Amino acid sequence: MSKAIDHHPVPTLADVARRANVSTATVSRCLNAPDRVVGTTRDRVMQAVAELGYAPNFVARALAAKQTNTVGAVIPTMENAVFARGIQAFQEELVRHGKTLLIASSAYQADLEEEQVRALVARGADALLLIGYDRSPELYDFLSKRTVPTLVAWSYETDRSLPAIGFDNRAAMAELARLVISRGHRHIACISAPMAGNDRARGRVEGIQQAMAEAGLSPDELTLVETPYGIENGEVAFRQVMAQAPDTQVVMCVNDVLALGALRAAREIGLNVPGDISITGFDDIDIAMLAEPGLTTVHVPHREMGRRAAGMLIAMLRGDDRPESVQLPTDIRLRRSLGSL
Amino acid sequence: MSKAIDHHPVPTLADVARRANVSTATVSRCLNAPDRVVGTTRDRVMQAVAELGYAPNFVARALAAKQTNTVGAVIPTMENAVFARGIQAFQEELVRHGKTLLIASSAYQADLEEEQVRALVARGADALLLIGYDRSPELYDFLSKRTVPTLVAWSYETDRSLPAIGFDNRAAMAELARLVISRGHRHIACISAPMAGNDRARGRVEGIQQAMAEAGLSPDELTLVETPYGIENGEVAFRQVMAQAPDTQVVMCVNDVLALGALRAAREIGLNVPGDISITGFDDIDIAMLAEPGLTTVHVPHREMGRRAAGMLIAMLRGDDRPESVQLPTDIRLRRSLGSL
DNA sequence: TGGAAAAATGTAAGCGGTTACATTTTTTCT
DNA sequence: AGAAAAAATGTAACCGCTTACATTTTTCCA
Repeated sequence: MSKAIDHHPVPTLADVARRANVSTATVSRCLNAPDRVVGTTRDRVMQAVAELGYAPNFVARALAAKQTNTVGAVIPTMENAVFARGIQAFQEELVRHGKTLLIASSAYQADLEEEQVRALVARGADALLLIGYDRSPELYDFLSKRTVPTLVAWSYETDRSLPAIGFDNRAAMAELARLVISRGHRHIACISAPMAGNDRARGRVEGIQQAMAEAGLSPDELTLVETPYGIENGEVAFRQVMAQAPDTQVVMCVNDVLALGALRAAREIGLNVPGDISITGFDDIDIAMLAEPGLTTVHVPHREMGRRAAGMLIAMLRGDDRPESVQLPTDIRLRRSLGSL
Repeated sequence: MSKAIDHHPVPTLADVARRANVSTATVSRCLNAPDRVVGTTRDRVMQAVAELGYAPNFVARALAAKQTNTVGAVIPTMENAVFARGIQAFQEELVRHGKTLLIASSAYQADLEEEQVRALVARGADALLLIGYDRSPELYDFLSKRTVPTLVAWSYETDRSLPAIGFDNRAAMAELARLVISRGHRHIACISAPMAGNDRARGRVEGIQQAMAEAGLSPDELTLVETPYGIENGEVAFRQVMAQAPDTQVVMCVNDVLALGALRAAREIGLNVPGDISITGFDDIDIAMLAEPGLTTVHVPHREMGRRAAGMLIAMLRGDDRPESVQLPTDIRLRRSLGSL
């Protein structure tokens, strides 16, 4: 490993060409379009490649070909199992198609997200996966100027200009709220993630309000507490809800993590779920089923979404300019945390 | 957006230079070493940059500078909250230092991991974060030939050539096993992830055996079932354990997810935890505390590990060739799932 | 004030590939 | 067998930036 003896200059295309006695163009062809080279030559080149242990320099290739075979994704956080799962599936599918995934996380901050998007584009991401629709017009402008194919996931709304794969957050939550109401609950509270810049959270809250309106309840009566993502935050928010509206009968949370926090807080306070109060979530992460009591929630096919998102993006990369948006079905998982009155 | 009118060629360094009436070298300096350029010139250049909306092409920069400011990480899977958390913290810290993180996952497959490592290196990763020590000598050779600074995380063993940040899986599990034994348990079973190529799982199992030996129990008496990662797999494994050794008093799982599966299976079978049987985990993921009963487990500071791993890697990038490995402390979280006999 | 040293800027050669176009070799067909 | 078409290969420009080195400008001081 001494520097002086270190004769391990990483072999380049030119080295291979020299060794195989062909031009660099031919080597390049062997690697990228083997059928454009006659068998005997190809064998010679491939042998040289093997002997030298040559591996193409990705960066140089990207610069020359103006194509990186890289897809970028900006997600709020990896710590949310929901994104972790979806992205995992997304990545697996991309790899199957020879694409590499670049992941960045925005920590739920709009400005950071914008920065990350620009960074990914600068790094040559051929396409982008973004979560939800909410972002500045400038960013959308930037994306269309650079003509980077972009897909939105985890949201689905008609009349949006960007193609998307996701579900109707509003409708899904409205359905759950209808079930809640049908079970006799009238005093409803909601623990939401911050809604600014988060159309998913907003949609879910609106879904509750919509169901309330349908049932003749005034949406204004909804006790609403916003809090950042996190179990602990869910706990705090639950206490806040109970302080604010002690007669609350059900707390609907916009995601399972907040709901789990609420569940924990309820237990600590000494409230029985679902005897004294009901709690619901959204996402159906693994633990929703394991919690005690089991958490009633909205099941979302995260893995499928990730997998299909990859397929759509690859289609877009192949020139399918504006693919059909895909709406995935969600369904309610009724478990013990939601009782009847 | 029509192709014909599309006069949005992405501006390049040369465009900026032309507009600011300087050479490309000066523009480059303005961007990378502003103090090497006099104020008036710099202002002119920066204005041109702003007017053109110029953003450096990362790929070209990387090729020319032979440096990508990118760190690669290969993790078994994002779906494991443990890695998701650690990597999230890792990334946050890298971003603070202007580095970008490239994540790939290997799905716990050695060959895929090797492939991903090579891919990351080809993409110009300046440094690498790898999980655990187990991998082929060829891969280690490759890494040292390419002189890519590499850090191992989630494991810590003395006498290893690669620097690491992690904890002593064996010792941590041995400590838990001692506690288990001290509470009267003698018929011990273990549900492990596949140990081949996974020094963490292996170390944990060995830890149990070590504690058994210390207590005068024969390590051979340990009922051992190996299964891939996943809650469902944990369930199946638990049933298998009970079929194989019906008098089992405690099932020690090498991670919380398997333990959660075991917990679920126990409930389904109608076994009371900890009345009829005890269960322990490892990692202390969020849900460990939320499960019913709370899961006794080994707490690991995943976020801190991620954050500090970033710091170490950055130090290595700055030339600190072989930094001191860091051993992080773990501690036992005793919860209801572990009873006494 | 003139000349050396220091600072600012410019020139141009890469970085390691891809690919349009030119050239050479092989195949095909009359 | 010989010309035209097709296939294989080579030549060299280019991708957008960095940087060693050269040149010009400014600063400093006797």
